[in-house]
Amino acid sequence: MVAGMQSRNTPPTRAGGRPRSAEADTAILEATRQALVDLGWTKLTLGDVATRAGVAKTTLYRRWPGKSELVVDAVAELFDELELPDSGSLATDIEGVVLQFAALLGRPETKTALMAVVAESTTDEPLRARIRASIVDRQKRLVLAGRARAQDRGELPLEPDPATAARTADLIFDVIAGAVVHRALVSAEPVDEEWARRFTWLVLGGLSAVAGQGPGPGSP
Amino acid sequence: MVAGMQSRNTPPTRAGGRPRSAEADTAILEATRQALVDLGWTKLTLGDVATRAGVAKTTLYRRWPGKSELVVDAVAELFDELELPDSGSLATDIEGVVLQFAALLGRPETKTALMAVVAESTTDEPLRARIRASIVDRQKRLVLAGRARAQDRGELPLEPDPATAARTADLIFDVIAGAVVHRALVSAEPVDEEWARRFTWLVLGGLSAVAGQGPGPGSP
DNA sequence: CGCTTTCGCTACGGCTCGTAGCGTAACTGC
DNA sequence: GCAGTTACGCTACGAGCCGTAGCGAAAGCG
Repeated sequence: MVAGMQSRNTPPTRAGGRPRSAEADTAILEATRQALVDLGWTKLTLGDVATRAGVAKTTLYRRWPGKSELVVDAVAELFDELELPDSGSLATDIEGVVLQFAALLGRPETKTALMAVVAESTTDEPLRARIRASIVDRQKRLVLAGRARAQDRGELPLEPDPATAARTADLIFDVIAGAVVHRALVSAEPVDEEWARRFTWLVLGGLSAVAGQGPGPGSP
Repeated sequence: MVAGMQSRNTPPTRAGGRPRSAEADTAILEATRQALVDLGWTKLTLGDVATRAGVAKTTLYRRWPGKSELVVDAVAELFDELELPDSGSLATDIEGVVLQFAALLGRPETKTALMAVVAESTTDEPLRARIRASIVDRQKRLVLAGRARAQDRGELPLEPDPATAARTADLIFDVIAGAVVHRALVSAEPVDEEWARRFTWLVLGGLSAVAGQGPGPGSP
């Protein structure tokens, strides 16, 4: 289920020779995540990761240009575990994905790594492309799937113009992901069911709806 | 207009002696911002900042615990320049603040610093408190002022329960700030008037409104 | 069995960190 | 004015990490 990842790290030249150890790859990525938990982003060193993974430091540098790229690959695997639960309505679909995303951001390795690599990427264009390809763009599937389902149910109108539809999907993605990240990491307050419900209410009905009369505590 | 900042850095004991140079303080913060522009977060070193500011490295360590705290103070001043334009309607108020915020995030020093210190703060609780006090909570004034104006105009209903009202303000803040940050720094696509208009439309009217019929290109 | 590539290991120069120690400068209170 | 107190500039230092080079051995391929 988490296959097809090796495409992120292809040797520069293809030829016969000793193949790269796939066990080393998984051991390194797992060691990276564990080091993130124990040390956090800044105190994480590649030498330490190599020791934890049981490989030589030089092996790390043969496969990844540096710390940022390694961490991106290590956390990207976690994001692929997100899935859209078909809960029957657009509102509960959004709530479900928000809570899943929040749970992911609650893990210490994700928490400390995500913002750090994004910060790095503001002065490192190749890294930014790697983040988009490995994490951001892959998760837009959730927005597209949720909209398609909602349209099938008749909860959302069809958007005939594909360009406009794409812009809308990007907008929704930035709003949902951005709000959850900001709530969890900047405001550092819990993303619980209560918050998810009010947030979903805002996204669906707009500001006047949420400011006037929010959904009751037991809204279906 | 940017006064009252020295309260962020108070000497541990108050007594007679040589006072701290206020010129050094401003020179250090300005040098920090310039170093962020030239080097970005990771390559910024305190030794380099000291040289740029024309002070000794030890002076820096006497005033700030480390790089993170220094950078927080340096960029916090920039955020205080944000203001809510009284444009006559809630929609244009939001659009104005979104564009101001986006312009701030477009500056290289803000761009590279903000995410980095937030990442740091996930494993450094005192730093997180400093960010909240110096940046985040200070900017909630924009949300509170905007809501008050909208309520005066009759665009938003009054919220009698103060606890609910506070939660709503927090929600709005996370949504607006989070979406703009995500669009600007993660998706790395422009936050222009077009996007601000569509985003505002979503916040005010909800998803069905923005997916159905967005505001025309010349909506007043 | 040669060719190719990876692996583990060691070692290295270079850089940054954060602190200590010193003499000097600036300001306060007696 | 003079002693006390604090900040300042400067130098120096051990420690740690970076990223690379060089080596011999291992693991596949034709």
